[in-house]
Amino acid sequence: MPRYDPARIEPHWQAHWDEHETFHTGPFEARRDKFYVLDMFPYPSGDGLHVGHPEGYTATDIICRYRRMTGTQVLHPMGWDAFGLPAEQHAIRTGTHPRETTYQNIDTFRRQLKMLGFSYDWSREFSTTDPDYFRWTQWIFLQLFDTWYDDECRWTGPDGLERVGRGRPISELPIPDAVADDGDEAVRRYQDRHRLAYQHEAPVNWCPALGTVLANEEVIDGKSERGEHPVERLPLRQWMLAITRYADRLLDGLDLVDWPESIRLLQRNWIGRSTGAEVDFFIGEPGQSADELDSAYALWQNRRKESGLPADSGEEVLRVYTTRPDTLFGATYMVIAPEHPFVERLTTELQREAVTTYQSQAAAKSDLDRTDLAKEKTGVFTGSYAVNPVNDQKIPIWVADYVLISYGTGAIMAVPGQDERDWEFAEVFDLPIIRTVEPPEDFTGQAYTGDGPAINSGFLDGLEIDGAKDRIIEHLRGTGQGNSAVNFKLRDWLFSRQHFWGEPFPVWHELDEEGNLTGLMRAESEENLPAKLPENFEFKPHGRPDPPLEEAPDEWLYRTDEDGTRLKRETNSMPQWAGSCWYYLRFADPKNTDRFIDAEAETNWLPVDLYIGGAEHAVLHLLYSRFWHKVLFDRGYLRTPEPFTRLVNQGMILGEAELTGFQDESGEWVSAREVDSETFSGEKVSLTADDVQKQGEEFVLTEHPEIVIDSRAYKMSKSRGNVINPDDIVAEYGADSLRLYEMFMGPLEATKPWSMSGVEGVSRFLGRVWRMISDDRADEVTLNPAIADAEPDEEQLRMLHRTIKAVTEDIEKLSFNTAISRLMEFTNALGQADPRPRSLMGPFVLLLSPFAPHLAEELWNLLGHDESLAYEPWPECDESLLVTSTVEIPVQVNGKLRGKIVVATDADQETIQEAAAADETVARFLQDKTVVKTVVVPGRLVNFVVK
RNA sequence: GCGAGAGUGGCGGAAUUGGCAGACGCGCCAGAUUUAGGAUCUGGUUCCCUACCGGGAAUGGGGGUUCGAGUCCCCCCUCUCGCACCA
Repeated sequence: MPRYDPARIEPHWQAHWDEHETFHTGPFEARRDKFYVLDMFPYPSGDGLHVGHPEGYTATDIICRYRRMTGTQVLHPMGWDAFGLPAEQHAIRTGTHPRETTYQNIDTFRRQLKMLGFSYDWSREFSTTDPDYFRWTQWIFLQLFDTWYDDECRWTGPDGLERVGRGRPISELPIPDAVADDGDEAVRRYQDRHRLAYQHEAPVNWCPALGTVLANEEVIDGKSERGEHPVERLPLRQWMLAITRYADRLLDGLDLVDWPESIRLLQRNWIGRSTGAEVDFFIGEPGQSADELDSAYALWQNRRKESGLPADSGEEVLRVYTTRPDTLFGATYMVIAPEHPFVERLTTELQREAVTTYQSQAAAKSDLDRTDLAKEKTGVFTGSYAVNPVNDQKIPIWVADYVLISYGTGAIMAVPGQDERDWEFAEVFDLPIIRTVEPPEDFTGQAYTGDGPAINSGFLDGLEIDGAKDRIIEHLRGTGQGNSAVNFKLRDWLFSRQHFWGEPFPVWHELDEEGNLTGLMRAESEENLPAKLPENFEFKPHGRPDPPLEEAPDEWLYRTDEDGTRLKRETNSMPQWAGSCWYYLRFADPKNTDRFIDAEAETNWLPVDLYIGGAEHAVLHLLYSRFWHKVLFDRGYLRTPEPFTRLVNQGMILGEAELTGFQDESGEWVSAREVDSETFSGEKVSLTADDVQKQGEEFVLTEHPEIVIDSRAYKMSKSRGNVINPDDIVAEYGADSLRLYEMFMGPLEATKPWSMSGVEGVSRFLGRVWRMISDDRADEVTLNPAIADAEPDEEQLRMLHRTIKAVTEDIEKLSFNTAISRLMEFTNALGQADPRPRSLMGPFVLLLSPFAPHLAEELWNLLGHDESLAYEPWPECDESLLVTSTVEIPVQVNGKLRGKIVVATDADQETIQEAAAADETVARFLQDKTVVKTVVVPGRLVNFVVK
């Protein structure tokens, strides 16, 4: 009677685990191994869980449950990354405070996760929006604010590695005499410029119609993604974090971690380290004539020989960065970005109108438009010239938006002969092109970027690229006109948002008599943390790009300090990244009121041993976390140099595969080969497997085999209507089936389509497991009568131990799909055995338990155990039981399978060869042939090579 | 354009890392049981030829190395994901 009934079993065991605090992390024991398994911090959206969440979460849960059974102490926490824009926008629409929405959503998420039976230590749960948590987020910000990066500091960290470069307290920043002479305020401003957290005017995407500032990806073609309203770019005072100072450290750290090579490569490319040279091109005074420029240039060169290359390039030169200093003789013009500070001074009266127009056009474009490669190069001549320092040639300076202000120095030397972009530009504006690297004879392209000897390059002629680079840098350094340099694609991190629902900055701005910001700041003192958001404040869009908190009540916004200085709070808020940058630390010590994490807790639990989540965080989140971690490491608060030892990205789950046919306006079928499914304007017809058949590589209509149809799985999306809701799956099949299915679909890291009949498949398997052990025809839940204290036979025992071995190895490899198939094989082999030896059932249930914990607990109980199986020892494989006395091996003739023989496992080569030759079919193929060679691999195969 | 990953039955996917291609599941076919089943159990199921015994072909395509290649090497095609004027 009692059939497999997850709706009864699952809530029962979830309640049991809760009541018995089964998965609370016990006190740390130094003698035991530890394992910290972490899921990427979820944002509790109003939509609740989607099927992508349980994929990673089930994987980590399996590992945790398995590890506990092997005697490891496991830390497996869960919490909420709950600041963010959706709750704020919801609040603006409905008037509900974001806090309320957020905590409601968290309740939904928690309920859903508990429903799936994950073995989190819920006693460690927190949300980034909890004042107890963001207090420490703010505290860490203050550490960033208090830190400068000393490039030259050589030191040995607590990990025993020697490094160059360290974040140090700002009080230790050496102050140049010239600054010190200017007084306290100058010193403070000097320090502020060197802090890892500093302020900077940066353009934001301001959308007046929506009354909000948009992220870059929310702006398309200069219009808002939502509503297509115009977006303006305007500069706003912003907080920046100097992550670029840590670029080399972030790069080096990648060698210390066990991450997928693809992710490390992604981070390396993102950081984008390049080496080359900085070169100064003399530009003289504004409005100088050509002759004046020449004579001033000679004087300048003499001065530079004396002084060497200054750190600050000054007003009379245009400094460029290049990775190809060897091509300097081919620099026939220069280009500066439209935002370059020298545009104004370089533009001659004749060119002024054209340049200004060009600048404003460029300003209106979004970054995305500007980087559209398809378009032709644009630009304007400034009217001014610079002098090429190696050949004294005067070359024109242009303004063009293909040069980015944010990279290098915002100015380039253009070498069309060796650079495709410069070549393109030179062609459009008819600028001279000089090749400085000899292309191969058969080279037919335009710019030549490959290897070759230098030509047209004076003293560099004949040198290969690397040699020429060394030689020219030596020359530039000697003449004080340049030096080797390193550059990064990585930019400093724009760390402020003009939003309400985020962590407030614990910073005050000093005001002058008139109430204006002086630019000087005071950090909130640690004991005053957390700096909370204002209460009783209805934030509404106020129609200006500055933050909504500008309208906060005065008692929140202003304060007078002890020395009588009027202070105004920082009104920007931190971005969502902030909270997720360090949550993995807090989980090790979530209730600590004295420190963000206790040193001992860190030593005990960190680093995270296994971190699983989506690849969408491959770059930003992981880079930001690593950055914060390294700053805290430098400041002596952490002893681990990297936060996440092993990283795994789960693949995306797509919707169920769809078969689509296309019909034009007149209802005629159109072959999929002739249409673009995105833009197709006719009728898209959903088909079923019965309508189609496979023809070569494609699916075609059975009725019209000339019509190819489209067959593929799409990303789940509301608009496509192919979203699978985990709640529905649990309601129909149970949590164990959902967990098992998501693991059975395929490799964890692969993208894979959902299949409802696949869910039924694993659900049927769990039904078979249920019936293998329980009696589904009895009225009560009782053991299956076939279960007996019988001795298992040799084969059954071997089956069990083979399963133990395979499942164990597969879990270690995170190869859950194959582990499950092994469990299925066991069930297929023993599900009908009668008698069913009880001694085999227990270990099997334990093997199943990490995957389908509810069912396993229930069956374990049924097998007569009172305690949860969560801490039962993991079954061990007895290798001696795997050995068989005979083995079947294939026999090939010329590499083709011709027969199979059964021989003793320890049979020698000769015996095997004889047996193989004696096989009837094999003998037939050997007849009338000469055996040229015989390959015998004992236990594996025999191959006769004949002629 | 650059970078990374992947192409195996009708479908999802397995294959000691060079050794029986297609484990396991879905789907499909047949049978058993059942009042019935979209429940359960048993068997079959890569394709082609063959009544059977058998045989041939096959891991996106082409070439190569090897006794032996899904696996290694070279060329090409397709798909997915990143990056995208970074000088």
